[in-house]
Amino acid sequence: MMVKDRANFNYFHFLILVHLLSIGGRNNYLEITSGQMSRIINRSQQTASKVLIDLERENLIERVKNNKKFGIRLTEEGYQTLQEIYIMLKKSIDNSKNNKIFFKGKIVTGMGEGAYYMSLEGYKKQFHDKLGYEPYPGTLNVRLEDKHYMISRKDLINQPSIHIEGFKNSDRTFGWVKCYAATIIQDVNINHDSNPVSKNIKEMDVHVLLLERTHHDNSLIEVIGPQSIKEVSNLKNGDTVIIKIKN
Amino acid sequence: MMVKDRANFNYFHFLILVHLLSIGGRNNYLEITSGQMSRIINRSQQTASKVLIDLERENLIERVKNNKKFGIRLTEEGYQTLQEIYIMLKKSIDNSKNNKIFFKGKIVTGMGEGAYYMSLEGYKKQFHDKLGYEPYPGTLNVRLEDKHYMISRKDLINQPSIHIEGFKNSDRTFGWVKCYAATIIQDVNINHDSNPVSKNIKEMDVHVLLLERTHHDNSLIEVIGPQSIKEVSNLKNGDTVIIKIKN
DNA sequence: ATTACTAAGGGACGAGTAG
DNA sequence: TCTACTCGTCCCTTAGTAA
Repeated sequence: MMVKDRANFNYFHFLILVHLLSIGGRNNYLEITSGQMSRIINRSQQTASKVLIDLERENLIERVKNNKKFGIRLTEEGYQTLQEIYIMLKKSIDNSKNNKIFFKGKIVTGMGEGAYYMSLEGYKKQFHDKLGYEPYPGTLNVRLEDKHYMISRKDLINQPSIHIEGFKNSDRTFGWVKCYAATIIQDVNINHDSNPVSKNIKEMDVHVLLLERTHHDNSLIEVIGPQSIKEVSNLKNGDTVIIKIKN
Repeated sequence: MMVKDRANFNYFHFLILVHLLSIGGRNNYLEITSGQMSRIINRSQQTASKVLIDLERENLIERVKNNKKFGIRLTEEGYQTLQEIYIMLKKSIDNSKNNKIFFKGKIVTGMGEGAYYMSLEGYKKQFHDKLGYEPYPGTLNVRLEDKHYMISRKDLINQPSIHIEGFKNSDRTFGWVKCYAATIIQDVNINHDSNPVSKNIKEMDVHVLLLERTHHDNSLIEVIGPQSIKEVSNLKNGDTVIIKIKN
């Protein structure tokens, strides 16, 4: 986001400009006093007067004195200023709607349990039907290190998911599994101010699992895919990866 | 326009909130430092730190400390705050597009010239063809009193208009006339903070004229209509009227 | 009525710095 | 490094008031 450094432009200046616009101050000189303006911004008449003087100096409004009162209207520059802010806000809000939850963590060795679970018929058929593929036998385990990723991971359970039913066989009960479509990619970037950025490395489509039996360990994420993620993406233990939930 | 009085919410708070949103701070905790924030608002790290503390206190952002750094994201309230401002701005801007130029003035006696000009064949036919009616012979003259209406009246020439050509007969030359579709209505309102408001009085569709020969007198507006405006609207000399240009 | 100047007080901003 | 405290300075807000 680029913000022009406007000398003498604070929240009151902004509010007064918006107010003038909303009551028709783009095409007409409005008869509105500093006293009325002061009520809009909840400050004294003197402060409102000062704001109006500032806005006039910055060429954001024009004023025409008539007797003791002023007629006031926005200048083209004043209108453009509001439009810029509007566009900036609109972009941010629109952008936020496409914005997905992501996690950063290191690949660690699993307990080998993953392979066992993936191979159980009770899960295998459901995975095949609901994910569209039979998972490679074995989960990729990613350990989160920053506390805020663990909080986000705890929030996962509230996100829309593909639900795999639990089942029992003669020996024991197997819990439900929630699957979240996601992409995984190696983290090779220096953080420039914000989002994860990738460099020539291919994202791989995967699913993040939330297992009934382990969903309280918020620092671990288990990931499955149609093929071995480590092999396809050439990843090894200790590598840092970024997992983006697709929603 | 209604503006919630937010204690501790100034332009910097607004800018930082927008920035967080634009880089994905709605769904994820972002690793962003007070130093980076200070560059966004062009203030010191200390001031940015203060702004973040304020935003957290006001429950507009959440922060999770991890070692020395924070992960930061917007709260639902923070997001709603930006959305409110966005909607307010959008309404103002949309509104301004429907906003028409208007004039307030008093009805005065014309020189009787109007009737003469209206009756000239060279104009009459063009009025009929371009306005769709033959004007009542005689113009209504409205005298502007506030200086800012005179400035707006001077701007009229830049607005889109219906152009009536001048002509000459054996005696002399008659100049062009620009016509602007407008409505006229008696001004009976106490100014409540803004726009002209009407009370049970019917607007009448008319045209404002700008005559080549008199367009330098910015305090006088000449109005024509299919019937006598004074009679139809029951107006007399000295009454204050509002003339809204329709564009 | 207005607008806006002056003076005074308080709050905001930033340098220095601790943790 | 990071955040955020203290404190000095300066700016902003407002009461009083002139025009």
